[in-house]
Amino acid sequence: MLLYWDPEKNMVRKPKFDELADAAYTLLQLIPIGYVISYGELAKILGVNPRIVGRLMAINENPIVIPCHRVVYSSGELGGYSRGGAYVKKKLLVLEGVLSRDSERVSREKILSAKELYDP
DNA sequence: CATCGAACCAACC
DNA sequence: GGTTGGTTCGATG
Repeated sequence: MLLYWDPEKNMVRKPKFDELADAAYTLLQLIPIGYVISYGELAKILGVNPRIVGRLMAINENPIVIPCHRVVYSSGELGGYSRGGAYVKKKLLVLEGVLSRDSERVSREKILSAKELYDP
C-alpha cells in the first residue's frame, strides 16, 4: 500500500486520487516496449482495487506520454480504452509487437508481474 | 471455454 | 444514497 506523509497532522495518510494517478503513470513509463501489465498487478502495487486502476487509466489526459494501452486484463484480453476504443488499443499493441494482427489476446509471458516491474 | 456473482471504491448524478 | 465503470477471481456447467 502506497502511503504519504501528512506534515500537518504529523502522520501517514492514504494517497489522494490524483496522487494515485501520478504514481500509476510513473509505473507505466517503466514498462519496456514489447511488454504489458494487468490492471490487477498495477493495483497490487498501488494498494487499490483493479477497478480503480481502470478509472485511473480512463482519466489519463496524455495518452502520448502515458502508455495506458499497455494495461490489459489478467486473462490477456485487452480490456477497454477510452481514447479511440479497443481498436486503437489493439493497433498500438500490434505496433509494439505484443500482439499479432489476428489475435485478440496477449500471451502470458508478455504480462509483467508486479514484482518484475517494481521491487520496493 | 462461457457465464455468474461478489468484492472493490472514486466519481457522478 | 444509488449507479457506474478501461477488473478479478472462484465456482459452476
